[in-house]
Amino acid sequence: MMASKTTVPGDTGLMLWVVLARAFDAVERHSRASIARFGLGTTEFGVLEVLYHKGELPVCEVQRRILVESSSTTYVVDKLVARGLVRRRPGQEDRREVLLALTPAGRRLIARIFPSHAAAMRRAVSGLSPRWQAQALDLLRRLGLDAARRLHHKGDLP
Amino acid sequence: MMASKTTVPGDTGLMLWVVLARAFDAVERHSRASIARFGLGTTEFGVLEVLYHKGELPVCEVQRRILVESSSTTYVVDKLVARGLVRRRPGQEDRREVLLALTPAGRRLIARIFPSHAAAMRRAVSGLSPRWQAQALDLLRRLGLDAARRLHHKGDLP
DNA sequence: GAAATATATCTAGAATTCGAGATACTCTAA
DNA sequence: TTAGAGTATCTCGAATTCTAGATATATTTC
Repeated sequence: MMASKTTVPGDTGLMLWVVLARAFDAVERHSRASIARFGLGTTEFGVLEVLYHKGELPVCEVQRRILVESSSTTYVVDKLVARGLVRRRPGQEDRREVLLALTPAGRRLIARIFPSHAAAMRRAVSGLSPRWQAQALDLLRRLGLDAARRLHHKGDLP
Repeated sequence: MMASKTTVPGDTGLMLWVVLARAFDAVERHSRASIARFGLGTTEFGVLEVLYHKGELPVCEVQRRILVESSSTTYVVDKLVARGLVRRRPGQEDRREVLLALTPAGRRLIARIFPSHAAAMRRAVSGLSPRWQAQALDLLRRLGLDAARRLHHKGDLP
């Protein structure tokens, strides 16, 4: 027998996918745990964070950044609005849009918790020295951009 | 003003986390799309794949590899058993365990679809040359292992 | 060797996410 | 300008995943 099934040892591409998934999972657990301290879910935190750093944005813009489907975004925003952390406002130029922004309470909350969460995430990735972090950043950026590009072109599946 | 909030440009650690999440998301969409062609979900595929490559395993071992909680594993295995792709068998040495294995139908299915899925995943990460893939593999392995280690020690949260 | 602790699996119910489709609005081009 | 295509948001229902806790078995400790 020459090679096992269709995976040979040294199948770098396939191993990269597996290791990427594992690394993401491990780091994401840090994120979850850090955010859970404040009684928020990761997507709720994501919405607050993007509005905090970018200001008022249409729902679709927030959605792109938190990486979930549109119906899930509606669900999360509903909860944040119910808790008085975010407000909705009809779009002015494009009337299909709904603009989201933090309320004062939402701003106070995220301003209070973001620094601690950011610190937790810096620690979560501190297994690599800053030098290697920069290298990983570059590689992952290229990998992600190319994979995203391929998704649209999708002349890929046989 | 010196720096914006608590994120400064060049905050490599935090950016690494964001870029890791984006890269994972993009590549995972390829995985999902590839697997969906065969009418399977990603965790269902994960169970079939690990049993295909490792042979009979206790549920807890499968769980560790597919990165979901135990109750979700039960749920997915239930579905695969109902479809006649996997069978359960009480553990011999440790009677708490339940051993999982592919049925002949399950083996035929995964043997048929795995090669095509593997090829799709190799393409999904082909934005990096093999040389850079190997570099990314190494960095992500170190990153993931260290992050997982920190999760247990968890003297980390302030 | 019995109590305490740890592990493996499962149940039940809640929370989250997704997919399909509806509605409203915008843009393009004949 | 008007039909058609495209985009933004939301609704509804189903699928998936999680948390908490129950049960059974194994291991450790005294």
